[in-house]
Amino acid sequence: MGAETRTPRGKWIETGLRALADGGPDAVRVEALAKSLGVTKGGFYGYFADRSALLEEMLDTWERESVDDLLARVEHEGGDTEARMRKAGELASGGRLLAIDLAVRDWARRDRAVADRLRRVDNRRMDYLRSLFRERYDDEDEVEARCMLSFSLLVGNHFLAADHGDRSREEVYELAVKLIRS
Amino acid sequence: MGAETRTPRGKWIETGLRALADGGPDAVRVEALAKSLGVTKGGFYGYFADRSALLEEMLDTWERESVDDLLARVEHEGGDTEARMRKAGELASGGRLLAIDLAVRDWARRDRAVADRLRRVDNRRMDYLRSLFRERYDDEDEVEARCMLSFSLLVGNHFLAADHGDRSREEVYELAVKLIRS
DNA sequence: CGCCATATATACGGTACCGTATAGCAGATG
DNA sequence: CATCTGCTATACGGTACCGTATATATGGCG
Repeated sequence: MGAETRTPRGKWIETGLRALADGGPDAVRVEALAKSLGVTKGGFYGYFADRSALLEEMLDTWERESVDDLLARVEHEGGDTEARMRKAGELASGGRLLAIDLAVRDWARRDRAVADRLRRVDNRRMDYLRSLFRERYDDEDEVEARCMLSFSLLVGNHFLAADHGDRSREEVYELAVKLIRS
Repeated sequence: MGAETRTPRGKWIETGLRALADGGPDAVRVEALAKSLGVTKGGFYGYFADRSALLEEMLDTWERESVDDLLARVEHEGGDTEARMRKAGELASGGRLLAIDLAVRDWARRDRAVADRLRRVDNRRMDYLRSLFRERYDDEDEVEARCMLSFSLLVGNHFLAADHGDRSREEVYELAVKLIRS
C-alpha cells in the first residue's frame, strides 16, 4: 500500500495540542510542529487542508477528552457526591488537560468559534456539577452560586499569582473548597 | 527644538496595551502598532531599544494603573467595608484594565518575568482585600479563603463560558458574592 | 522484479515581521 | 531667513512562517 506512516494524523494533533498548551494558539505553527516531530511539513498537507483545519481538529480532540472521557471516568469510579466532586476536580486540574484548558480559555476571548466551543464544554461540565450539588442543596440559587464558585476557584487557582503568607496555595484552596461545600 | 512629536512614547505604550488586551503579547508587533497609529515604525526605535523594551514599559504602566491608581481611587472614595469591596471589584473589572489583566494572566503562564510581576500585583491587591475582610472575620483562615474566592470569582467570571439557565451571569455573580461575604 | 501508492523532502514565491541605516521634513532658535 | 534638531518615512537585509508544486524514497503487489 505504500510507505509506512511515520507521522500519522494523530501525532500532528497531539503535538499541536502540546504547542497550544505551552505557547497559545499562535505557537501552533506547521513548520515548528514538523521540526519538533523531526520531520518536514511535507506530509502535513496530506492530512490537513491548512493550519486552521488542524486547529479545528485539535479542539475536537480536546472537547472529547475534557468532557466525554473525563465524565466517563468520574462516573466509572463512582463513589459518593463528595468523592465524585473531588475526582472531577482532580481530573480537570491534572497536567495535560489543564494546560490546554487554560490556553483555550484565553483563546476564546478573541475567537468567536472557540468561545462557542468552550461554552459547550463548560455547559456540559457545569451540568454535571449542578447535578452533584443538587444532592446537597435544595435551593437552586445556592446550587448555581456554588457551581460558579467551584469553577471559578478551579480556574482562579491557576490564573492567580498571589502568595498566602504562612499558608500554602494548596491549604488555601482546601479552605476555599470547604467553604463552598459547607 | 525640531519637529512636533506626533507620536510620543506614551502613545506607543497605550497602543501596545490595547493590542495586548485584544490579541495577547504576540499581537504586540512594532509594525502593526505603527500602522494602527497611522505612522511607520521609523520613530519607534527612537524611544525604545527594541520590542521587548516596549513590553517592559507596558507592564510598568499596567502595574502602576492597576495597583497604585486603583487602590488610591478606592481609598479616595472611601465608604464602609462593603462599599470599598464593591468599588475595588468594579474598578478591577472595568473594561480597559480588565482586558489587559486577563491577557497578562495568560502571558504569565509562559514568561517568568511576567509571572513575577503579576505576583507583585496580585499580592498587593490581595493585601488590600485581606485588610477589608479582616474587618469582618476574625478567623484568619476565613479571611484567606474568602479573599481567594473573591479573586477567583473575579477572574473566573471572565474565563468561564457556561450559561446559567434562567439566571443571567450577573445574577449568579451576585449570588456568589453574597455567599463569599455572608 | 518492476510498478504503484503514499509519506516525506526539497524548492519556490509570497507575506509579515524585526532591527538598522539613511534621507527628508517641520518647527524652534538665533 | 538660515540653521539646527529631532521625528518620520523609506529602503534594506534577515528570518520565520504559509501553502503549493515537484521530486524522491520506501514498502506492498501483480
